[in-house]
Amino acid sequence: MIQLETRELEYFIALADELHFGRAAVRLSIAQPALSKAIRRIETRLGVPLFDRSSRHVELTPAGQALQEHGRHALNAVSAAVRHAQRAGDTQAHLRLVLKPGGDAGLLSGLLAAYAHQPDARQVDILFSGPADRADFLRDGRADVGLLYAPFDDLGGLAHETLLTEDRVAVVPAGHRLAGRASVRMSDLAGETLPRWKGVPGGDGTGPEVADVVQLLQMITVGRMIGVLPRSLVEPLATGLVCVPVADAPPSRLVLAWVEQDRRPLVASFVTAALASRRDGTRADLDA
Amino acid sequence: MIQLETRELEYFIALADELHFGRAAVRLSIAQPALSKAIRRIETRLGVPLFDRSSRHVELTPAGQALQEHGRHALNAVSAAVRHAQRAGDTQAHLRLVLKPGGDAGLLSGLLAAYAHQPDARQVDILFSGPADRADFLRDGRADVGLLYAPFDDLGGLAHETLLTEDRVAVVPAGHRLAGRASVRMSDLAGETLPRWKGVPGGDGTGPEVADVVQLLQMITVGRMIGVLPRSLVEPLATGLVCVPVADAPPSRLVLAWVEQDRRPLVASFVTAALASRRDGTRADLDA
DNA sequence: ATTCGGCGATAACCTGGAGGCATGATCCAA
DNA sequence: TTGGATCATGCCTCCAGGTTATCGCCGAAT
Repeated sequence: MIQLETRELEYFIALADELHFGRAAVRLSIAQPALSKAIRRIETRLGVPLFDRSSRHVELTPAGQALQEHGRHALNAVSAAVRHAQRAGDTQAHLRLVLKPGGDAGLLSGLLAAYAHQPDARQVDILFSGPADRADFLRDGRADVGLLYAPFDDLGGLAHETLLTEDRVAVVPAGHRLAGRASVRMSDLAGETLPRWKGVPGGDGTGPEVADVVQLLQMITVGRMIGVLPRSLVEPLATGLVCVPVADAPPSRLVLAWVEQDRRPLVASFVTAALASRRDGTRADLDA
Repeated sequence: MIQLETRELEYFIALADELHFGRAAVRLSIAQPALSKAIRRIETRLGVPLFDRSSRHVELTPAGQALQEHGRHALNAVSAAVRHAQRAGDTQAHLRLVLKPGGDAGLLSGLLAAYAHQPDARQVDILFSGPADRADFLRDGRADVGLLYAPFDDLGGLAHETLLTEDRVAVVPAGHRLAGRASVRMSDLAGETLPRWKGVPGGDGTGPEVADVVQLLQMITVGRMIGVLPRSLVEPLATGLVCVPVADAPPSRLVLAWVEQDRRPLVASFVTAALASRRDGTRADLDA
């Protein structure tokens, strides 16, 4: 089987990104001729040209495009494997919890307090992720557990326990036609401008792109759009905004998620503590 | 970022499989001391011991187990990337169609005939897969298009077009209590022995394991179990067997599937031909 | 037209480390 | 104790992959 060393793949990806031998070489901290030779070596080994190049221009061939796409995944897989191994070997490791800023529905301190009571509790590192990639943090081993929202986040390959179920509310500016309603239905929202979430391809919104809830609330305040969110994400409610329950939106669940095959006591212990704190309601909060 | 060369990962996986330096070295075609040193090198680089070893015994540490699991995926990803690149570079490449033996519902010759009429038709290689991994053939680039059965095969990451929708039939031996029925319902099958499919973890059956349809039909003939299958998979019907439509089983669809992001003309052309032949019914068959 | 500058390829050389061989160290079983 | 199986170590070789210097090509500028 013809193979490709990790190093070579890194060189290739760098050049495929830069499309410039000099810059790619700098980025890789090697000299330019080394990169030239490495690329030529790869092309010879695979028996396929990866770049069309003249002294003025470098561009990817179809084969190069294919390798760029799949090679990136392969490199990520290698990195993830290394991370997993290092982590599994470190018995003193901290527990890493990933969540979206503000995405804890006020449960975080209770969770941490409950976990701290576990006999095998470790230090907890809180990681904040972008809007939509918390699941990836879990899958590639950058975090051990995460707070995700079902049914928004992709839970494929993850196990999870529901911490909180809540209805969803439409957030509208104070003067909005729906502001006075006790509740609305999805059909009432037809014609409204909804946000597109940055980095989330499959959104239903058609309006301007927003990166986070704070941005969204701002846009709503100035009347550029409205939003539909789990209630906890918008509380406490800013002045000038009103939220109205959406009767027929499927309820949103805040879930504690982890990689399905991950049977480490580290994870099990946190899950146990989280479930216990859920049953205790706010007691753990008062404890702390 | 600490990395691991593909070669080193291969060495590690070989040893993790064999748990014996001598045998692993033979398998890798290197001398045993080279492997010893390579493994030690890896452990030093990662900062984690991967094997507990004495002169009598070799076993994986938790870190080693993690690396074995994820490292295998990483290696597969690298191989897949290489395959994809080589394939994309070969403009003369054959089109590779994967299907289960007998899993074409008689459409294969029509499909091939229709495709042969395409202006950019290539030679077609037919690959036969095991019972449940045709989707993997597509995902890792070993095949370009495949005939799968919905809702049995996992279509995640794949695009598909339905070629044929058919009901499902219960296959029973001639003397069976249900053999005379014009149709049955799922509830009528309670208490019957259903097969477990080899290599398919999530089956509903509890009986002996079978590897393919032929084996299954044999088991049914001798009265050891019954089966529920798409009708086309059991036709022409062997003597001694009877099939009875199952009224409330969701219908089965034979679909033509390919990797969702794969936009190569090679694939598009075949899909176009397949859809055309579907509209023409059996005309293409008569043509050929 | 000519020159200049940017860029990739080539040439020549150097070196670290991967792998081979021989042998040592260890451990279990007679 | 001895022997054999098994992993580790020491030492040597060799080449893959790095470096610097330089060439050749081509488009842009004067």
